Amino acid sequence: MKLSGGVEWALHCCVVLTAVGDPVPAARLAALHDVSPSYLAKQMQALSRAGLVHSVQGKTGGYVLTRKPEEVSLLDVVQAVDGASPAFVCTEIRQRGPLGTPPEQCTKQCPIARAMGAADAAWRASLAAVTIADLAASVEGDSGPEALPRIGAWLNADPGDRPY
Amino acid sequence: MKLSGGVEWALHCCVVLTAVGDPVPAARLAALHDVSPSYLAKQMQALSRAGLVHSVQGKTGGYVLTRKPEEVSLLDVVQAVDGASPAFVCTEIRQRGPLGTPPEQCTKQCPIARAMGAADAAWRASLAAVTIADLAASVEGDSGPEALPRIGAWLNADPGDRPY
DNA sequence: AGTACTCGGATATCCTGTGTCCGAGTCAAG
DNA sequence: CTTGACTCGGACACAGGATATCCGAGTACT
Repeated sequence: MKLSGGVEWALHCCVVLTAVGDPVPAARLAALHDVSPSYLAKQMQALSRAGLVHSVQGKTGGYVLTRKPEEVSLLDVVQAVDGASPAFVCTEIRQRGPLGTPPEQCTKQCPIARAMGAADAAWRASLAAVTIADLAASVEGDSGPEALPRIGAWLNADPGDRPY
Repeated sequence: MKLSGGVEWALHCCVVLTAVGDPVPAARLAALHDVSPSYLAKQMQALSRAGLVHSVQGKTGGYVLTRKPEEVSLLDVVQAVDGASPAFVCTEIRQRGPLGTPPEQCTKQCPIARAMGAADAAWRASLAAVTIADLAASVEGDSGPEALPRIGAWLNADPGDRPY
């Protein structure tokens, strides 16, 4: 039971992207978080494939959120990066072995799969209830209202006069 | 986001162990489910280390449930096999980079970690609400009241007169 | 038109499961 | 009491996927 590490990066990127208007290159996002640019690029590609962010190429290219922050759930991001397949996969071992249940009796999935599926649904529901906008609002409450805009300004700063 | 495959095996073993009185060797459980005996042994060792099953050695040895089925939750089994560490681990990347939040301001964990933690808690709560006894009852409802006792009898059958 | 910067996918590397094996210990039988 | 055989337990290879990286295709600015 382990979640891909890139999920954290992708979530942070989505939050900071709420504070910008112009596209932000993956390399700049990597510089902000001090992580490997190549690997973060991979995560952004996943977000792009899922349609969560729009990618624009060229000299002033980068990534922008496609939808409004209130319309992107945490679950969307997690599934885009980590995949949508459920954590538990039933192998139907009840049908195997000498006393295996005959297939015609297996109309519904076994109780174990049902319970695990319910837990998975609860997890997904909890993630679906939170949006990127909620996260941004929480950051505002934790670090003050000027924190996020400051990061946004830094991300969109002209390459000519960057302090770093 | 992937759950160890051995979790399914361990759960099925716990359920069938509710139907027996004498210890059952790992090899016999493997034969029942038609899976690798060596690997299933590994899972049973994990259950033993967690104190969920009691292991007895010697010629008539094997595994028995330590507690009553109503007192063993699904979460106990999952954590025993797959580990108790949460799926999401916060790397505190908000403290890194040029605009990193100073450590003295990080009194509470970041909003992302909170949301992921809440989802993890929901998942665990859902698993903790189901016991092995509940699963056994569901099997009874699905496959009839005689299914589980039949398996129990097969598991405890004397090695001399085993049909298989 | 040239140029420099961007994304995108194809490519190595490492690490956590996955699967297997043999030895220490123990109980039952003779 | 001796013998024997069967059990668990931990130590040992193997593999697949996540991690990390690089270079080519395309595009907007100069």
